Amino acid sequence: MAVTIRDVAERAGVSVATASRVLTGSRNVSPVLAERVNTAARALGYRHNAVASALRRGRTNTVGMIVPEIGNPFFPSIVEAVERRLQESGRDLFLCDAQQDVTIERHRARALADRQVDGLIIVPVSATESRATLVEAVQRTPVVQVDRYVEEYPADWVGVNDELGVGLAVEHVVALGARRIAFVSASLDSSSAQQRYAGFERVVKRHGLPSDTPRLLGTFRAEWGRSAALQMLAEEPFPDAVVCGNDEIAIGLLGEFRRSRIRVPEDVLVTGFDDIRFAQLADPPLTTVRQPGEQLAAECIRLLDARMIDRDLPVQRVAIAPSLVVRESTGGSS
Amino acid sequence: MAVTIRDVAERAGVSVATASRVLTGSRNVSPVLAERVNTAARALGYRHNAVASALRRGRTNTVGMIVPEIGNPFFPSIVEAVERRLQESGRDLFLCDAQQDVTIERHRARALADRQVDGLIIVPVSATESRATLVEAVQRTPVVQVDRYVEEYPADWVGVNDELGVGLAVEHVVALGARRIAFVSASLDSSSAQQRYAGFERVVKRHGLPSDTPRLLGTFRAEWGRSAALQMLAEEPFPDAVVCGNDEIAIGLLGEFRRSRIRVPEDVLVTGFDDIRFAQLADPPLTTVRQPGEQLAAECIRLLDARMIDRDLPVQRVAIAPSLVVRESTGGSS
DNA sequence: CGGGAAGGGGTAAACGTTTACCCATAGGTG
DNA sequence: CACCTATGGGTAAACGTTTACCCCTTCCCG
Repeated sequence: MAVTIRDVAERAGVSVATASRVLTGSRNVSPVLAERVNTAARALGYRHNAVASALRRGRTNTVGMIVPEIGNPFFPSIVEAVERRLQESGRDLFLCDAQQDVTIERHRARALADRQVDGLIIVPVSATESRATLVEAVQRTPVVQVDRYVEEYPADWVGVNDELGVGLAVEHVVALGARRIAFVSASLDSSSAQQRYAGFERVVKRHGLPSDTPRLLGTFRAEWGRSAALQMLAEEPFPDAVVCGNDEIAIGLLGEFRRSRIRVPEDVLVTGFDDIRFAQLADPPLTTVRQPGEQLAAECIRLLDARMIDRDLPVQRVAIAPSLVVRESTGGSS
Repeated sequence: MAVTIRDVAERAGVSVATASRVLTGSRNVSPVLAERVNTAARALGYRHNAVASALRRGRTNTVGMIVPEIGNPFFPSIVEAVERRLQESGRDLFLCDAQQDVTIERHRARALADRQVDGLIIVPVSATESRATLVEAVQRTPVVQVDRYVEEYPADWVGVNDELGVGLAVEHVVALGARRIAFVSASLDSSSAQQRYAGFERVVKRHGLPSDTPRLLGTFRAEWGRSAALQMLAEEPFPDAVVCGNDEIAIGLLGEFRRSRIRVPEDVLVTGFDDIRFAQLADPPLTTVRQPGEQLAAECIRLLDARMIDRDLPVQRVAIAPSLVVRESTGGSS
C-alpha cells in the first residue's frame, strides 16, 4: 500500500508523533530530527493522507460551493474569484452543479457536508424550495449564500444590490428619453429575479412611466430572450427600451431583434445585467449592470471565515452596490 | 458532537456491526433488526460520516475533475454532462479550476488525490508542462484525459478528433469557393491547438491552396480574436475565409469585423470550433464544429470505470468524430 | 542546591466506519 | 443422531493521523 507516516517515522528513527509534528509543523522539533524526517519523507515519496487527517482533526481545509448551473456564464466568473481567494489561505474548493434542480442541490449539499467541508458557499436555486437544504446545511457547517438568497430564513448572504442595479439601468434609459419600458427577466423563483423585478417597478413608478408595457418573466436563458422578443414584436405599441434581467436574456433578445431588422439602439434601447464575458462581444455591445466579482468573492470568504470562528455570530447580509456599464446597446458611452 | 453509528446501534439495541450492515446494505440482516436500526437512525438524525468511511474502505465514491479554466464556456458543457453521468451511479463530482496555470493544476491534482478520489478526469492545461502532474496522478489514481492530452505519456484519453474537425471546416469553406484561408487559433501549447493546426495545414495542402495566408496563434480567448482581426485588416490581401481554433476567438473576430464594416459572410467566411452556447447567438450565427458533449462524457466515464476495475488495462485513446454545424457566418444552411 | 518552567521526545488513545473472524442456531442430509 | 452448511449476530481490529498525556533533560532563579 501507500507509504504512511509510520514508515516515515521508522526510516527516520523517530516516533510517529515526532514525524507528524515535523510534517505538520504543529510543534517544535529539534532541527536534526526534523531534517531526518523530511529526508525520509522525500525518499519514500510520502504523501499526506488528507482523509485520515480530516477524520482525526475534524476539518478538511476544504470549502464546498454549489451553483445552480455552471453553464450560466455568470457563475464561473464568481467561482474563479472565490477560488483565487481561497488559494491565498491554502484551501481547496470543491465545486458542484445543482443543474437548476433543488433535489440535486440537496444531494450536493449533503455530499459536501458528509465529506466534512469546513464551509459551504451556495447560490440557492430557489428562494423558497432551497430553504430546507439551506437550513439543514447551516446546522452542519458554516454557510454563506452568494448572489441569491433564500426567503424567510436568516443566513449570511453577500451579493449585489439587485434592486438598485436594475434601477440604474432604468434611470439610464429614462435619461435617454425612453418612456415605454419593457422588462424581460426570469420568473420570480429566485431572490435575484424578485429584487430585479422590484427595482424595475420602483423606478418606473417613481417616474410616472406607463405601466402597461410588457413584463415578461421566463428563465435566465437566451432562449427566453428570443421568444420574449418575438412576443413583443407581435404587439403594439413597441417599447422604447427593454430592460433585461440578465445578459443572456438580453443577448437572445438582440439576436431576435437583429433578425427582425429592429435596430438597437436606434429603434429600441436594450440593457442587461451581470456584465458577463460576452456582453461586450454582443452586437451591439451590451449596456449592462456590472457585478463586482472580486469584491463579492472577497466578502464571501470574509463572512465564511467569520462564521467558522464563531457560529453564533449575528447573521450578516452584505449588499454591494453594482455599477452601470454603458455600451452601444443604449447608444454608447456619454 | 454529531451522532455516530455507535449511538444508532445503542438506541436500536444492536451491535455497531449490525447497524453498519443495515445502513450500508452490505450483508443481510433480519427485517426486525433492520427496521429498528432504521428508525433509530432517523430518530437521531444520523448522518453517515463519509470521511471515516473513506478512510476505512479506501474509496470515496467521488470523482475529481480539473479543467484549465471554468470561464471558458466550452468546459462547463462537458462538466455538466459528466456530472449527469456520474449521478447515475451515485457518485459525486468535485470540480477544480486550474486557472490556466500548471502549478495550480498540480496542486489541485494533489489535493484531489490526497482526498482519495476514486478517479480523476483532467483536461490538461499544457501538452508538455502538465506531463509531470499527469504522471504523478496516474500513479495514485485512475485518470482519464478529456479533450486535450499530454505529449509523450500514454494515458487514457477521450476527445474529439480535432484534426478532422478543423478539416471539416476548411473543406466547407473551400466548397463555398474560398481559396485564401486564414487560421486563427491558440499557440501550440495544448494538444487541441496542435491538432487543430495540423488539420488546417493538411487540408490546405491537399487542395493546393495558397500557404502564405495568415496563421495567427495566440490564446483561445475572444480578445485574441479581436487583435487577430485587426492584424489581418492591416494587411493585404484580405483572406476569403478565416477558420478559427474555437468559438470564442471567432466571436471576437466577428465583433472586430463588424466594427470595421467587413461583412460576414459576404466579404469573408468565418468558422469556429466547439459549438458553445453563444455560437448560435453570435452575429451572424457562427458556423462551427460541434463537440458531442454527452458522448464525450459517456465515453469518459466508461474509460474511467474500466480503469478503476483494472489498473493494468492497455491505454485507450478514444477519438470521436465531430460534426459541422452550418450557420450564417458561412452563408447559412445549404 | 531545590524547585519550577520550558523544551523536546515518546506512547497510546482517539476520530467513525467497515469487516475479518468467531460463535450460536437452525435446518438439511446421510 | 452426527455432521455439514447457511444464516445472522457480535467483537474487535483495522484504516492513517493527530494530540493528550507523560517523561526526561536542561536551565534559570531564588
